[in-house]
Amino acid sequence: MDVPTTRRPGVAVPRADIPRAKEKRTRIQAINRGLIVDAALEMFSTYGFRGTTIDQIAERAGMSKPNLLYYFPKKEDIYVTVLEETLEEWLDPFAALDPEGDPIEELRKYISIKMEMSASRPEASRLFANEILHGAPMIGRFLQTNLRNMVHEKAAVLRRWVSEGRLAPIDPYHLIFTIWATTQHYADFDVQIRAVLGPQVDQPGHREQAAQAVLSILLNGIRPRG
Amino acid sequence: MDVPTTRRPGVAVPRADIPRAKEKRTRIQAINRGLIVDAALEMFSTYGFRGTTIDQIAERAGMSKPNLLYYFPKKEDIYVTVLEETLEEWLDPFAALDPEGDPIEELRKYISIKMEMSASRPEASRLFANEILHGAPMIGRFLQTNLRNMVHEKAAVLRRWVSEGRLAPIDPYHLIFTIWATTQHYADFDVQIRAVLGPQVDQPGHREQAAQAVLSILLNGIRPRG
DNA sequence: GTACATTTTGACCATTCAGTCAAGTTTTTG
DNA sequence: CAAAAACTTGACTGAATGGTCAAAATGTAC
Repeated sequence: MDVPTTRRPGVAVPRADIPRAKEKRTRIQAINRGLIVDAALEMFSTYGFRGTTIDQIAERAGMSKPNLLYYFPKKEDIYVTVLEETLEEWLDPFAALDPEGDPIEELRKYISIKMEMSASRPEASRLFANEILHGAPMIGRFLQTNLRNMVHEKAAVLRRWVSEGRLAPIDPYHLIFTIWATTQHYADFDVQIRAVLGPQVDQPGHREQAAQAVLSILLNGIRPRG
Repeated sequence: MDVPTTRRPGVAVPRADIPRAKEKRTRIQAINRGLIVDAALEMFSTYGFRGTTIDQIAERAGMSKPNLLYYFPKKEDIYVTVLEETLEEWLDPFAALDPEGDPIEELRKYISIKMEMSASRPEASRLFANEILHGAPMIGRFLQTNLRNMVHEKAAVLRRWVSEGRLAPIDPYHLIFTIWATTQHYADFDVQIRAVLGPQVDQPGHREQAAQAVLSILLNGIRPRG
């Protein structure tokens, strides 16, 4: 006996296939994907992948769970999309390091921008930190290819600057790691910083003060000068 | 009708109550709690609280789930215990910063020890990072009291050193954050560092090289020195 | 405006997983 | 060595949650 179904085999059922690429997007698709991705970034960055439920994202995005699943068939799909869209933005300033610029000035600009980003979009940093912390199951490949190449490229520039005597003799890779560590710490460990410093972190000048302190340490070091 | 049970109400059933404090522990209790905590640290630090199942911990600890639940009635109990035991160890070197020592030498020692810890016990760092990243739901109170006080205390020392001209004029809090950020980055973002640097991170001299680079940057800064 | 494609949803299913329980086994104690 | 205490476990349960589905509602193109 056949399974009772209205579907006849061989007859193609018209089924809305959500386009993966950015082209061919309906107006509604563009809107709803946006809502979902925004909601998902918020949730994933706060509770992690496992700690976030589809229902939560759907509610925050203002739609039903099946409706959300219509746009992103798997929970993982949302996560990967959010991660991809965030990564690019996050690495932009790094790519913008100008090999022809003044070393100290370029690094000062880079550190400043990263501090600014940590303050204005901490979710992006946290999402990324969480993924790495858990072994980068989704973006491992990206790290080993794109990021790796980009870092090698920039490290070469830094090394040249060092050899030209325009930078202190520092291993370029560890310099990059140190900058990342320091700047992103202000987003990732915000709760801890808040616990220590109290409400003053919301005061107007605090962001600038933090950026200034970090710049001072990284550029000039801890030793007394003058 | 009564529910068929052999338990008679009012009759106290002898039930083994696991002592929460460290005293009064059976030999078996000491062993098994140790096995559980070790296994849990491993799992929680890798997969987070939500990403870890009791079964996984039990299997890694070599016992059945109900048996594990006999020692730690709730999943949260294991997590909190691991966190507490780890936190103390993790903050030890910070507490050991000697107000009477030489500033640069003290900081050099502190940074070196933290780098060493990140390399030898990355799980501890990751467990902690994960907890903070998710808003410190369990140790929020600890951060706002113990940690806060400790940081204030050490910040006062740093500030004195600055006023004595034995340290560059830096905000002491941000100096502390910068040191934490940089050193713990090597544990928390190990996967990323590995992706960029490749297998050389397992080479003998790598740890020392990393520590040297971080010390150089933090102590002397990026600017070229005469 | 009508036919077709797209979007939306309530009801449902299967799995995973924290936690329970009662009955057993082992260890300790007097 | 016998009784009590401590320890261990297989078999469950209930709630949470990722994902399905068929049908209804809405939007779009001609």
